[in-house]
Amino acid sequence: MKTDLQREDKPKERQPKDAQSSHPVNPTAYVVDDDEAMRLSLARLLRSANWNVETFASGSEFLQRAPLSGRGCILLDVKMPGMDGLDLYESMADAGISLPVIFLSGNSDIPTSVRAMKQGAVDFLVKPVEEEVLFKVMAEAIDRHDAELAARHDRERIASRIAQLSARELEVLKLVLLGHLNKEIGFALGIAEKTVKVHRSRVMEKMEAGSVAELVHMCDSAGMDVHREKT
Amino acid sequence: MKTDLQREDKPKERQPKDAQSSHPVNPTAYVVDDDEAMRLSLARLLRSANWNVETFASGSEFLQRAPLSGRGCILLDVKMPGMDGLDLYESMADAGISLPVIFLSGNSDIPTSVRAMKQGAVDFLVKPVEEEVLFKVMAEAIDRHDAELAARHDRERIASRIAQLSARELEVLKLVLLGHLNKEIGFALGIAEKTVKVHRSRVMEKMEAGSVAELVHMCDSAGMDVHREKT
DNA sequence: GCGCGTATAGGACTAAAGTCTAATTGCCCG
DNA sequence: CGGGCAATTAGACTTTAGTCCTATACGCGC
Repeated sequence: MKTDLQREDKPKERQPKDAQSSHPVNPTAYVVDDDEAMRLSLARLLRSANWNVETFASGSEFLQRAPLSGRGCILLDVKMPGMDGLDLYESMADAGISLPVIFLSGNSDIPTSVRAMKQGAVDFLVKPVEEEVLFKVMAEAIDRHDAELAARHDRERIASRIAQLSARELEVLKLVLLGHLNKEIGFALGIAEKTVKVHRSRVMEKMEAGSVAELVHMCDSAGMDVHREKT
Repeated sequence: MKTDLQREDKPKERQPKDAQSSHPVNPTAYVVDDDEAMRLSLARLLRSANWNVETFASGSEFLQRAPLSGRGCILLDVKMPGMDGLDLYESMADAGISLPVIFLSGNSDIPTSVRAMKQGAVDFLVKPVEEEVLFKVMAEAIDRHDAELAARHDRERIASRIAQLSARELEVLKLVLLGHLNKEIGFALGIAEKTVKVHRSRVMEKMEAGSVAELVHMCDSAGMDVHREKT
C-alpha cells in the first residue's frame, strides 16, 4: 500500500542543461543612447556597480545585434536621431526582445512618458538621474525580468510537452480538461472508450502528470484555455 | 448511457439578483477637482455624452461619500489643496475602491505622471484635454473596469463556495487539488478512506463541480494556490 | 433535552479509470 | 518494401472513485 504523500517519481527535474535558471551571473545593462559621452559615463558607472554593460549608438544598431536572451535591462534614451526610443521599444516586441526597458529622457513631456509607461516601461527617468534612483529602478527591472523569465520558462516547459502530443492525444487532452468521462470522449470523437484510455494514458505520460489534478493545473498555468476557445 | 458532452446540469446560473452583470446602465464618471468651473464644465460635457456624473470638490469629500460599487471611472485632478490626487489614489485602495482612475493635470511633471502610471492609473492627461482624447481614454477605463469586475466577480463566486466548506472538507479539497488518492488523503489526515469519500463528495457538491478537472480549474482560476502555500 | 450540523465509518455495490498483453490498419521514410 | 509510428481495439483484470443506507458521537444553541 502506497500512502506516502511525497510522490517519489518527481525529482523536480533539475536539468543542468539550462544553466541560466535562477541567478546565473551579473545582469547586463544594454545602454542605447546617441550621445557618446552619456554612453561612456553610464557604462563606467554601471560597471563599477558590477553590471555587465553593452552600448549601442542607435536604435537600429541595437536591433541588429540585439540580445535575444539573457538577463538584464535596457536603458533607453528617448530622443535619438532616426528611430527614437519609443519607436524602438515598439519594434522590440516584433523582434522578440522582452527585456525590461527604463527610459532616460533629457527634456521630454508628460504624454511621452505616459505612452512609454502604458507600453510597459519599468520607469521613465529624467536626466540628470541620481545614481541611487537609477540603481533602484534597475533592480526593479531585473526583478520584473526574472519573474517574467521564470513564468515564461514554465509555460514553455509545458508547451513543449503539449507539442509532443499527437493530434488525437491533444483532442483527448482537451476533453479531459473539460472534465468529460472516457465514454463521453469516445462518443464525441467517434472512437471506442478503450481507445480513449490508451490515448489518455499516453497523454499523462507525455505531459509527465501524475494525476488529473496535476494535468489540469499544468495546462491552466500554461495559459491553455480550453474553456473559451472554439466559438 | 449518458454520452452527451453538454452536461445538462449547468444552466450557467444566471441569477438576476446581481443585476449589474454585463452592461447595466450608463457608467458613472466621478469628477474630483477643486476648481468649480472645471467640475461644471466637465460634468456638462460628460452628461451630454450620456455619462452619469458625480462631482467632488476634494479628496476627502470623495472618500466620505465614496462609491463602493458600481461601474465607472474617476477623473482626478492632480493638484488640489489638502489631499492631492496621488495621495487620494493611494488611499483609495485602503478604502476598498477599485474604480479606474484618469488623472487630469494642469501643470505637472514627468515624475508625477510616472508615479501615477506605475500605480495603475489608466492615463495621465494634461489640460486642456481634447474631448476626443478624453472620451477615448474613458472608454478604455470602462473596458478595464468591466474586465476587472468580471474577474473579481468570478473569484468571489468561487471564494464564497470555498467559504461554505468545513475545516475538514477544506483539508480534503487541498489534498485533492494536489492530486492525491483517497487512501493517501485518509492516511495523511488520520481518517478512513471511507470518510475521505464522504468529505470529498460534499466538497464536489458545495463547490458545484462536476468533475475533478472542473474543481481544479475552478480553484486555479480563483487564485487558490495550494502548491506554493505552507512552507 | 432535542434538533442540527459535522465528523466519523461500515456494508454493499456500481461505475469509472488504469494496466498489461496483443493485434490490426494506414502512412511516411529511407 | 520493410520498419516505425500513430491510431485503433479486445480481453482480462485491478484499483479508485462514487453512491445509498445506516449509525455513532460530539458540540452548540434554544
